[in-house]
Amino acid sequence: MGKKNYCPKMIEAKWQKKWEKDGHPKSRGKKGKYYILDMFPYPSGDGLHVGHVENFTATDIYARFMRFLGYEVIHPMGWDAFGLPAENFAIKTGIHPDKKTRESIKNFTRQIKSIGLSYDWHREINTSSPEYYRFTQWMFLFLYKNGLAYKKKAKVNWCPSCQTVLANEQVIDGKCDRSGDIVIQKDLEQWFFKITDFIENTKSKTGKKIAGLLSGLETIDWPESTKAAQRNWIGRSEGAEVVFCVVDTEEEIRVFTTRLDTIFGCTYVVIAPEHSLLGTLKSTIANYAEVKKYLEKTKKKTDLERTELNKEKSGVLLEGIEAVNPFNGEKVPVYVADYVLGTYGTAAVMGVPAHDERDFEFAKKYNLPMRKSIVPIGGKNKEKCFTEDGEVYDSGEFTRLSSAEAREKMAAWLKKEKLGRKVVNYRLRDWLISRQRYWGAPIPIIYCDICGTVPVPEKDLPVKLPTDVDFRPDGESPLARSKSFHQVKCPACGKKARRESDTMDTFVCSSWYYLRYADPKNTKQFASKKALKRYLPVDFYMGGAEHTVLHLLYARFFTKALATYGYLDFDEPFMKLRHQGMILAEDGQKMSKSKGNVINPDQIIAEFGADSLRLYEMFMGPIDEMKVWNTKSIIGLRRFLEKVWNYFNDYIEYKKKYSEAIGGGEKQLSSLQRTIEKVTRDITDLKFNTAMSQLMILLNELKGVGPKTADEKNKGGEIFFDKKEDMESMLILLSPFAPHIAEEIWEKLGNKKSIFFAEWPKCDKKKITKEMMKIVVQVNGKVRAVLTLAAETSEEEVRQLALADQNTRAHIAGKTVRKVIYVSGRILNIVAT
RNA sequence: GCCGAAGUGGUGGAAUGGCAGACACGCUGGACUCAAAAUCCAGUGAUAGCAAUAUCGUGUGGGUUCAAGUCCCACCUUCGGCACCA
Repeated sequence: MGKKNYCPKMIEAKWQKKWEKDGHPKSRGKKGKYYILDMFPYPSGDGLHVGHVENFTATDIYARFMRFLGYEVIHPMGWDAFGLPAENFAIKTGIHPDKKTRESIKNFTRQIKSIGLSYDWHREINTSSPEYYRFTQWMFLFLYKNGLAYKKKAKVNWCPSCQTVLANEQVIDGKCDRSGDIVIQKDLEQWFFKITDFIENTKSKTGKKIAGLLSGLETIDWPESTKAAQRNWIGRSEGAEVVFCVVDTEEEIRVFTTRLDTIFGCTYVVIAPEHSLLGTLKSTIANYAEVKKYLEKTKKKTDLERTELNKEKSGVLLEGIEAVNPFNGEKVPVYVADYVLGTYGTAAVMGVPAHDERDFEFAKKYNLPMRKSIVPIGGKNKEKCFTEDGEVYDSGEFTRLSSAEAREKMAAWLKKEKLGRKVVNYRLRDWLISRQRYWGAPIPIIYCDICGTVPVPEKDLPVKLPTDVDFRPDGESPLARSKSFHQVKCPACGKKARRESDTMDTFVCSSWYYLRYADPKNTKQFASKKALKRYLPVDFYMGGAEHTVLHLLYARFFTKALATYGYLDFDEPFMKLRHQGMILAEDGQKMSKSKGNVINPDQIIAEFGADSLRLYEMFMGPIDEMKVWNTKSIIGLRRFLEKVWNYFNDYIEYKKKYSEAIGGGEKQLSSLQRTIEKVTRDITDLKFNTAMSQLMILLNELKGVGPKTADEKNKGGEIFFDKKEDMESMLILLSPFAPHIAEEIWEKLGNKKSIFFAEWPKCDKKKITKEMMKIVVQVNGKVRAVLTLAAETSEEEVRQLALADQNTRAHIAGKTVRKVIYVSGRILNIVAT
């Protein structure tokens, strides 16, 4: 017969053109809004990655599905366009980052459109455009005016190769997460955002509760691993601060401990090299020369060297200094040692070698005494160093209390004596956002000799990036070298002043972009209240797991800060979050340009078609699990689409010849209903791989089985449904996965409007026929027979038939039947001994 | 060390405590073809057997249960996050 072969190239081009012209079909939104967001990509010069395709296809299927169900779906796309790669490229080639970025965006857009994704292109944003970064600067001013952005001199992470400071979150194992260079510490004056203000619950200015970064995690549907990583990163730890007075001085050492119950075992105190006491007690320390040498040695170490594990601890005794344990009045020696961090807690700890591994090591090296103050409950302390909770031992009035009780009672005692208190410490530091680089949003601040730090008035925003800049980094922001940019008049007094020349961390831009999509063309506000109320928060967010602490934590901080001042009426931005699993190259390694194992989606589309690529990536496995790419396997999905194509073409041909119904029997109708049920449930649960399987199973059942249709001889025969609507239901189920082929067949079936205006089929349970039931007969849990019986067969009959089965009888022979378990319609287990 | 996730054929992966391996790739055999590709049909966990069938089999060792990939306990391995954080 004269049917045309499936030609994705033509079909896909045709529909993409139509969607481009008319926009994607959208539902009327009877059921309200649903905001589905992808983590917006950095438009790199390398183009789209198969990981992007995985992420975007998954949300596209979900978006199309939700539209079918009648939701107004917000599904935007945009560009996280500031950042180092474009700037480094510019340094190498002289091509301006703006030009390069525009080219990359163009390429990304082309690629995204070539896979048939149904984005709301009218909402497109670009963080490097002045229209966008104007509001990034507004965000900075908002934080600044409310005391949430501040400048301070601090020890900061400096990447010598990127020539800029980095946030703590951008330092991985002591190395820069971009260049991999070892990060060094520098004392610099830099801008910080006060993220630490939002760790615990707070109240908005109108008294509304704002869930903290910690407790807010309980209210959102995120992967447990991501929540755990955020909790880890915040690093909340409950303990106590204890005052150790320094003998013969007015000074005191406050130590932080989570194990106050072990304090009677304290035999010394250690302070960090950064501790202020080393300055104030300089003259009291008898061996200051030696101490000074130690401090200089430590200062030279990078953080990486200093925190290297299993390294022998070192320290110096502060001669002439003694501290008093407030609980027993004992005088203990004081050491300075670099295993105590200057940036955590009070920069001082008490040494309890009997109950802490690190103290144990240190004490062994410097011959310090050990004193036991905790014993295991119901056992003897055999280990040299017992670090678990137990029962307090030899500790005055606290002896015999459990560790937990002792911590409470001891803290109460400290409070009463004014010698300390309960304290909570966090690992999370404020977010350092200054960058000494060009390709970012300028910080809208002006420094005036008379007025000091002056925020740029809102009416003067955006502070535009100058274009006449030499962007080679040299430790100072390239913006400082642009006189037109740098030298300005003070907005307060009009005298000569200078502009802040640093730019903001690109993560600032991406911390609020999801709000901008609600109202992307607004020139007065980052988004109108009305639009925010209508579209936010994001209902479903999807993106890579590499953003668990950086972007996702910062975005939550922004939301909470804005909510505090009444700009938002929700305190968590992303209600439901999922990560797509990483796709490894065929060799099982991470895809990378240097290894030459990167798969280019363009090539796959050219060879197999976009629908095949979409299907393949969804069929690979569970969306959130790591998967290995295998180009060979794509053919299976392409074959499936060819079968779909041929099947519907045969149907169309058949309808031309014969008007009477020939169609499928009850069995096929029943399969269709089950498929509707399964596919609907699987898309809801984001189980796209099994939804695809079910569609394949249905097609396999319709092809190659049953009575032959009139003209098909050499084939196994194909079964069509009597009703056109059943044929169409099948196609609708497939359409979110493979939109191009679905539209094309839909049109061939004689429909004038897009398939995406159709109704999602409903499972008609009445049409699911009770087929013959299959009863598995087991003897002692092992399958011995399978009985096919009418659905209404009674339990008694099933029993009798099972016991009559030959193979069953052979296995019971010589044994006594003790018990028979019957699970209705499923299984019958005979227990015989 | 702490926190989190996961270990199933040759491969990717399916399995509300109830037939382990759905679906797909690959492979083997057959049909079609001068031939090949494509397509179609059949088979495909291991071992034994012509077969019916039997035994073993979901990282390891125990346990609960009529019945465990699934639940409980202990361990091993891999991946991800944190880590001299007191």
